[in-house]
Amino acid sequence: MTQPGSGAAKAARHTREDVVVAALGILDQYGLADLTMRRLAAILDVQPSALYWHFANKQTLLASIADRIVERVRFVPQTDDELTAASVTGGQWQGATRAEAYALRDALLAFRDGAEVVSSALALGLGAALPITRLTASIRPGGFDRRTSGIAAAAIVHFVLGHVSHEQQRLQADSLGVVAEAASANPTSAHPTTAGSVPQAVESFEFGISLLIAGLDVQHRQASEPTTKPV
Amino acid sequence: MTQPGSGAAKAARHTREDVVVAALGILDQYGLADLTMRRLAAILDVQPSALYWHFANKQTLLASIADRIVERVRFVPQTDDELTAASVTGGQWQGATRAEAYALRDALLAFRDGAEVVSSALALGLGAALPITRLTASIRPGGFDRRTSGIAAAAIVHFVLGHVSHEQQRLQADSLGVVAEAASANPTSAHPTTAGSVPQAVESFEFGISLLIAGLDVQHRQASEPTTKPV
DNA sequence: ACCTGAACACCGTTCAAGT
DNA sequence: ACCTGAACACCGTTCAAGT
Repeated sequence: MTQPGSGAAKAARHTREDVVVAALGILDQYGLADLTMRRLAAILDVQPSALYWHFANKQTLLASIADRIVERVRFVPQTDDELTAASVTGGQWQGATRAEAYALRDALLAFRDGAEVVSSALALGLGAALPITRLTASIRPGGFDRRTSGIAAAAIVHFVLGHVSHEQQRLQADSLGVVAEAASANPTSAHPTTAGSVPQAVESFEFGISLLIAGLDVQHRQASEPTTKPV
Repeated sequence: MTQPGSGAAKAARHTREDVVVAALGILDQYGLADLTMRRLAAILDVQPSALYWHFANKQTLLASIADRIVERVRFVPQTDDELTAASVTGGQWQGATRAEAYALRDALLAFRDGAEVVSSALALGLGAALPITRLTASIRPGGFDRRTSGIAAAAIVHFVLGHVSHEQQRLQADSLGVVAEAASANPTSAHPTTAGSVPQAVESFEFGISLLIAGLDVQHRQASEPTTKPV
């Protein structure tokens, strides 16, 4: 019984883990703008300064959050074909890559402002690198060298982050009524409170991913064919 | 002589234009994080509250800045071939589209944190739509309908913003020494003070743009060919 | 038309000190 | 190992009032 206070309400010692979980809660409920160190401290029933024992600064905390958001890409829905073909080298990399891209989109959409958080953590090199690793791995079997696979993966990640970021900021803008002149002429649900998605967003996402994979496919075939100079 | 004070130093009435120019100056010299209303006011030798006569809020100011940054895409370097072929419908849209993408990249790189500023203005629907308009126009001659051209343009813009944003945040991170473990192992120039660019950044940019245009090209040819079902 | 002065309700971060 | 208390140096925005 030497652990916490004896039944009282205060003084609940926290772990780094607790802080991240609480922060994710604020993020998802109120958005990145309201995720302040002071607010987070208040929820944990602690002084703001206490957070600096767990994290060097806010940026580091956000990086941990980004890592968490992105963890979900591990649960890519895989078809049986893909599972069996995965061991055999050269399964259909296009499908696997598309699946990774969608998994990333889903992971980002699962939390409010997820794309922005991941985007900045990644740019600062503080984390959230998992999607690039996985995409690189899904592209390689297409017969591309490591360097090419890596920058192709980065291109896809850039597109996904840009697309979802756009989508999420619009979701928030809509729900706040900040909307400007055009661009909001669909009389659907009033308040997108849950992490839903803009109507035709999926279609334009699909289109973009298709372009990138088709582009890679062309490269692939050009490299495979004996000697056919590209135009 | 009823205009400003008679030779004194203070009381220099400002226009909305002045505010934007001063803000762009701060942005380029010190970055987005240091572009505060108070700092901007100080530079203009005015109280912070004065700024709210010119702009409803900071977001609106940033949108104006984004518009300015993006204006530069009007000066796309055009080859003579393109100029002449432009009037004739169906010139080489691939070259024109690539040129637009590069023009956008250049415009964003011309100001510190340019990509982030434009990115958020665009997502909020508050401005910076020019690049999408222009890209849509450059893609259309490829024989795509308006809708397809539009979302293809958006895909390219997403990639460019993501790529340059990444590049710029890394530039800033490097110059501040925030850098994490890996990802920074090139012993080149010490401090990238000017709006330069990361070494191999151009190559991976080129690669991404190539993928997207090649992907579009495939779509194009598929639609043109009599009846060849896509795989 | 453009600005001042003063206030409101906040921020992230540091640091000595406590248990 | 984890937190308090107090302080430092800031934020964006509003609003009555001035010229």
